[in-house]
Amino acid sequence: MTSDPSFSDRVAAGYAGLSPQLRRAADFVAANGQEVATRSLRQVSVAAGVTPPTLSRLARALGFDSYEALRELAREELGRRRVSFAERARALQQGRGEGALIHSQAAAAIGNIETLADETDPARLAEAARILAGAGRVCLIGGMSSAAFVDYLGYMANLALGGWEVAGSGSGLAAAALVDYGPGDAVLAVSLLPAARRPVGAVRLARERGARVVAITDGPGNPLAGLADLNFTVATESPHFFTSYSAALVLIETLITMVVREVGAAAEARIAKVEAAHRSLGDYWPE
Amino acid sequence: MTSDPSFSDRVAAGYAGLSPQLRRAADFVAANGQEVATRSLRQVSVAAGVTPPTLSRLARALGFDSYEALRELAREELGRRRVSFAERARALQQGRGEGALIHSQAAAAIGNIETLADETDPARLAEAARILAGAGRVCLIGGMSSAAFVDYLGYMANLALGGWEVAGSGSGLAAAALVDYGPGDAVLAVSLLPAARRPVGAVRLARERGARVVAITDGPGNPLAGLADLNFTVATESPHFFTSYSAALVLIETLITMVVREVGAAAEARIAKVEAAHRSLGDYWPE
DNA sequence: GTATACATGATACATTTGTTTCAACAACGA
DNA sequence: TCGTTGTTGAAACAAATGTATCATGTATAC
Repeated sequence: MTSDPSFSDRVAAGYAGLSPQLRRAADFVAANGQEVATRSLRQVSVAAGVTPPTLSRLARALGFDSYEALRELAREELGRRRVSFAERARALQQGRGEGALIHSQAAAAIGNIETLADETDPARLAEAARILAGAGRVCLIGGMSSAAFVDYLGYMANLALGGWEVAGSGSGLAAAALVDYGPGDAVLAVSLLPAARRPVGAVRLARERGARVVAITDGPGNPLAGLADLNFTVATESPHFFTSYSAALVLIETLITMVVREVGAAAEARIAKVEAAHRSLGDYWPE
Repeated sequence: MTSDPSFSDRVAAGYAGLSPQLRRAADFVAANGQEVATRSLRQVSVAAGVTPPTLSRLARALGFDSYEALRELAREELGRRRVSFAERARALQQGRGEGALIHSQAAAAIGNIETLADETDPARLAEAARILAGAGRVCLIGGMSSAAFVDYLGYMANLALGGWEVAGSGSGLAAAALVDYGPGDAVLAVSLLPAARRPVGAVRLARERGARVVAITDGPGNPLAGLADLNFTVATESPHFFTSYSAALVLIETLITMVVREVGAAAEARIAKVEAAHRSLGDYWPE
C-alpha cells in the first residue's frame, strides 16, 4: 500500500502548470495548511490576497474534485500530527488482544502522557507555578486515591521549599488548615473521579477566602475543575480495572520542578541541606 | 499578566450550570477541539449527536459572543498544539530539551515507560503477582519519596483485597509489622535512590523469617535489588532536578492489576462493595 | 391541581459559503 | 491589423451555515 500523497506533495506536483495567480494561491495554501483546514475559502482568499474563484480553481487545477476535497486533506494532515504515540499506544492495546499486561498498561500511560503534552498550555502551567511559588502558604488537597499523590507533592515541595501543608481527605485537617487562608495563599487540589467530597468543600472554602486555586482533574465533568482559577486536565485511560495516574504524575512532577525553578537557587540549596541532614541522621543506605 | 483561559477551561468553568443536553455538547466539544476548529457547526452537531441550536446555545452559555467566537478559540488552541508538537520533537531529539518543561518531562517519562515495557519480563511479573496474591499477609515498604507510592499501592490493594499493611519509613512500624512474618507471607518494597535505610533492614528481617520479597528499584546498585527474591528495575531518567517516578508508577499499577486478576472476581466484588460504602457515607461528590 | 419556568427540537430566516457565468483584458501568432 | 487563447475578477447563483423563533414537553413551585 502506498501512502497517500501529502498536502504539499499535491501542490508541488501540479505547481509547474499553474498560472501566476494560481501560484500565488498555491504558495499560500502550501504554507498555511492550518488556515485552510480551519477557515472558509473566502477568509483564506483575503488572507492569501487572491479572489475566491482563484482558490476554487486552484483545487481543480491540483486535481481535487472540489475545494472541499482539498480542505479535507488539510484537515487530515492537521490531525496526523497528533496521533504518533497515541496511535501506537492504541495499536499496542488492540493489536495483540491479550498481550502482556505490562505492555498495554505502558501503552495507555504513554498515550495519556502524550495527550497531556499535547493539550497542556505551557504558559498556563508557568502561571500556576508562579502562583504557587509566590503564595504565602500552600495547602495540598486530594481525596481517595489522589491522596498519595498529594503526599508525594508535599514531600517534594517541603524538600525544596518548606511550608506546604498536606490536607489529606481522611482527616478534618483541611478545614482546620484553610480556616485562616486568604488572598496571597494558594490551594493545589488533585481530584480524579470518582471525586471525593471533602476537597470540593475545602476548595470552595478557600476560594471564598480569596485564596488562589490550582486544580488537577480528569475533565470538565469533575466538580473541582469549575471551581479552580487554573485547572489542568489529565487523561486517565487504562485498559484495565483501575484508572491510570501516570499522566497526573508527570504533570505533578513538572509542576513541582517549575515551582522550584521559580523560587530559584535557594530551593536547590535547601534540598542539598535537607539531604545532608538525612545523611547525618543515617537515613540513607549505604553510609 | 494572566494567561488566556484555555478552551477546556471555559467549558469547565460553565459546566456546572449546564443542562443535560448542553453537557452532552460540552463533553464532545471539550474532547474534540480539532473537529470544532475545522468543521462547521452543523457537522459538529451530527458528530456530537445534538441538534444545531444546542451548539449555538452552548457557546452563549459558556460566555462566548457566538459560536464563531468559541470556534476561534478552538482554532487558536489547535495552532498552539502544533507548535508544541514541534517543540517536543526538538526536545526529544536534543535530549536536554530547551522547549517547554512539560514536553521534556513528558518525553523523559515516555522513554522510561518504554524501557520498562521493553525490559520487564512478563513471566516474572506474573510470578510476583502470584506470590503477592497467594501470600497470607503482605507488607508494603517504601522510604522517603517512595513512601507515597507505597501508600497508593496500599490504598488500591485494600480497595480490592484488604489486609495489606503499609509500613512507611517514618515510623517504627516496619519492625513491628514484620516481627511475626514468616513463610507464606510477602513483602513488597519500593526504593529508588537515594535509598532509605530502614527498608533495607526491614527487608533483611523479612527474608530471614522466610517471607518472600518483591522489590521495585532503580537498578542493581540499589541495596534492595540484591536482597529481593524478585527485583524489577525501573528507569528514573528526568531532564530536571528530581528523578521521575512515572515508570515506577506504571509498574505498580500493572502489578496491582495483575494481583487483582489473580484473585479473580472476589476482588472486583469487593471493590464494588467498598465503593458502595463510600457512597453511602457521602464521601463522593456529587451525591 | 394549576401555573410557571426551563429545556429542547423543528422550522424559518438572513447571512455566508463555494462555484459558475460572463465580460474584460493581456499575450501571442497570423 | 485581427482573431485566438488563456487568465482574471465582478457579479450572480444555489447550497450551506449559524441563529432566532416558536411550539412542545417536562420539571418545579405554589
